[in-house]
Amino acid sequence: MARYSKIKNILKSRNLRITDGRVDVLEFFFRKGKTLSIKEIQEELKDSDRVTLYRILNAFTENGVLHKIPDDSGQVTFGLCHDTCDAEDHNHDHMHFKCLDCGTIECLEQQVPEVSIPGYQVKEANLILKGLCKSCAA
Amino acid sequence: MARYSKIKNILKSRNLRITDGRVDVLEFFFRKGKTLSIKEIQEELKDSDRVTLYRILNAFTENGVLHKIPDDSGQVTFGLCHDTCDAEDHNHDHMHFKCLDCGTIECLEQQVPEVSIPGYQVKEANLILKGLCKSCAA
DNA sequence: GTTTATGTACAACAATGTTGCAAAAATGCA
DNA sequence: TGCATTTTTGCAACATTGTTGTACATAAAC
Ligand SMILES: [Mn+2]
Ligand SMILES: [Mn+2]
Ligand SMILES: [Zn+2]
Ligand SMILES: [Zn+2]
Repeated sequence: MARYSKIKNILKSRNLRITDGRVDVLEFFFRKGKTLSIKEIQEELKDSDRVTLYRILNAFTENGVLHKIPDDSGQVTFGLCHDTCDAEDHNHDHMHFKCLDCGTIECLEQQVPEVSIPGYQVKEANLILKGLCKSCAA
Repeated sequence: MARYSKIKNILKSRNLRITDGRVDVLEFFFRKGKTLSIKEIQEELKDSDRVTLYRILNAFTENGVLHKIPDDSGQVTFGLCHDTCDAEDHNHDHMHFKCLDCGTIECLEQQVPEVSIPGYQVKEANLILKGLCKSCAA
């Protein structure tokens, strides 16, 4: 499927209107094929309004288009959600990897191992690995 | 050991000078016995300078007194490090739990399970669980 | 094409974090 | 204790990041 059609479908399936800004943001995610920080998106889409960009990213996060990736740097990073995510049910059960050399944050295919803590009710688990990514370790 | 002596020892062992502000921050951590956000610390130490507080927290983080806990909320949270941490070697290999009800973030005793990813060099792993904490689940 | 719900642009604000620097305090030593 | 040295603080100013209100523009539905 052509990329633009794919993007339109994603937006439609989440009941989000197809607007230039939203298409541009999603197109950038597909083109780069990696997680992106707000700063990177802003640098790419220089002439778009900052407030609008925040609202787009919030809408995407609330509706299962993107997911936020926790990171102690404070810099928020976003990754594309799986097709199965929607407003009610995000599935962020995969691991993330942050490269200490190039700074890239990747979504990994591997699932986070199940953990149970006596007395606690675990609903979600985020595992962030740090080290050297495939390219930087080679 | 008295709390103030303990605090002095921590600072001395990290080659940090013993100042009122630093003692107050550490005393607050020991008194609460839990992780604290910058906001909580600011609210407790109302008349301390904001810049100084940031510098204290940075010094503590760099020298193995506190560790930052990743969280997709963007709110930075700090927890006390183990005695064994120093500037060269932080050990943050325990899991964290964020309660979706009361918002508290706890350091858990449990270690993060070892993970290896082919081609990657994993140096550090952070696992953040979300759900209901012991008090809120009961 | 007209209507209506939704999204955008702009301005203004709020919160969060950083830098430079002079004054103050902590440490080490005579 | 008194003094020199080094580190830390307090303040002002700035930078970055994120939010809110609102009039206008646009997408979707009819
Ligand atoms: Mn991901
Ligand atoms: Mn911890
Ligand atoms: Zn890398
Ligand atoms: Zn709780």
